[in-house]
Amino acid sequence: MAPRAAPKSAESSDKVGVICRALRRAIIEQALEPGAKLPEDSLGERFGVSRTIARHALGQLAAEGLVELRRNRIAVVATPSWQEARDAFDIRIELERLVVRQLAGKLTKAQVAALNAHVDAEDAARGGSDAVSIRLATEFHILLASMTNSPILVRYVSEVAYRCCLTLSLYSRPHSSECGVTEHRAIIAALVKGDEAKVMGLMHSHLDSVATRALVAPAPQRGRDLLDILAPYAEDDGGERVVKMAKAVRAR
Amino acid sequence: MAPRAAPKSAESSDKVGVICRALRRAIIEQALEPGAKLPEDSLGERFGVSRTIARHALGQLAAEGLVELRRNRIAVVATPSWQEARDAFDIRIELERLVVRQLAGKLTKAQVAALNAHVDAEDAARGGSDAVSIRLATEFHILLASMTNSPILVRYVSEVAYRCCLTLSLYSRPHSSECGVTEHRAIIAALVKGDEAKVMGLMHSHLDSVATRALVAPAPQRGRDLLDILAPYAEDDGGERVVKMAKAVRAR
DNA sequence: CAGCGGCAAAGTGCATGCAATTGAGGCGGC
DNA sequence: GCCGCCTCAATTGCATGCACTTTGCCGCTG
Repeated sequence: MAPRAAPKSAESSDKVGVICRALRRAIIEQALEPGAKLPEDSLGERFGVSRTIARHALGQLAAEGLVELRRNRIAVVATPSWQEARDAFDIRIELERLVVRQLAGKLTKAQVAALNAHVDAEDAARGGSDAVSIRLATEFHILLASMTNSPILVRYVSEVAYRCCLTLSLYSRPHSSECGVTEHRAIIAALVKGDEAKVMGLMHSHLDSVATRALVAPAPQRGRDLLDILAPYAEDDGGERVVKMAKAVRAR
Repeated sequence: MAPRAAPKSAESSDKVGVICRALRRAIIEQALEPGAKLPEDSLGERFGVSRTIARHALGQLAAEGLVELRRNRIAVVATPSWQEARDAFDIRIELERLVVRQLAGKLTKAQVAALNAHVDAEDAARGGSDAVSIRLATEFHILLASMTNSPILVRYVSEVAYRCCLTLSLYSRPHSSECGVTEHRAIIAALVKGDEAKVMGLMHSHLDSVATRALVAPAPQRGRDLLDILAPYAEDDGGERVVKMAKAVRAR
């Protein structure tokens, strides 16, 4: 919450950083659905800056994979394919296993308290909107990562967690509720106990269950983006062959 | 080489992309040492574009961790701390284990051929400059990652591999030569054989050996940046205590 | 009535200009 | 002689302007 001294890398220039954070949050809370348009000047107007800055922010977000930038076209909130969603979760699992491995048995009392407080907040938000509880669940993982004191790891876990958040809004059922608060508590307990293998397994199954519960199936129709639906049909020249076969049949 | 249709995410606008790629390459080949200044207008002039574009490119590179951006100051090539270097390698190990796990036994003949060709190129470059062989070794890993067809994984592996490259130039001995070409060949062989566990272990030990061979020690003096040398002494108040002890001794 | 060509609005790509901040060198005071 | 201050060149922060591209609409034609 405190105005962290120096984020050190990009988006430090604040004007850009503010927009990035706002957009990120809007995206993961699904205020901006995948495919939503993000014209530079509307953004600039909304945030009281020029297009230059809005553009820069979009660039950063695109680098994180939350936004898609196509030349001469309006930027849109990314619409990851189902496969990309699954890939993101796979990467996330490995990364977060690394996090808990580094953290097992090394948490200070203050850190444990912070984690518990966060999970309490998650519990409290149970009744509220789905978007908020998803965000809180995601932030739990980021909080965990930030305790490793490894800026790189924090960055990657954050990014991939945001991406997963984004995909959840695309492919998950209306709500999967109960986003594993009890599992979060179990992870904290295992971390305190310091059992590396146990906590790695816990994290693995936690994320894996979220992934499989959420990414229900190749999602035949849920991708609201035409491009997405068409993707499998654009396979190199496989389409060609089918077309030819169809023609042959017709000619017969 | 071909003007790839659509890199799909950021840096697609080409002018920006060209600068990014050039800078990246210059950095990993150590033409630009860590700490080297990157003023926007020199860059713009050099590449025949305006500051706006150069600035945007620097933003992207900063997001990748290759460049450090400080408000109102000239951008510089990043100077990762020793700890960050180690963290990067740890992440890289996990990510690349994932790569080979996904690839084991699934490579097409063409892919195997491409890999072999690349390793041959590495072999051929043995006599040449260190920078080139380091770059080739890095590109082998990126080539491998690109075969997973997971854009996210490719991006992360690339980024972290570049970062590792960067740290090698900071902390490794003059040259560790023999960057494990034989190990690369062994990995290919194991991939073809399809032995997941074997190839994961191989990749792990390969990267780990590179890391430990390169990151020789907390590198007492090699960090040419004053800030870096001073970093360990800025530890909270630990420094204070030492100073007090020193004073006490002197006072005696 | 379907298809096609062109026109205008919207939006991005990029350069340039001006204000603000920083770092360095010179100058005066101690 | 050394230290602090002040001024100025260098450099970034940001907004605006112009050119080009895309898109959606409208009327024309067959």
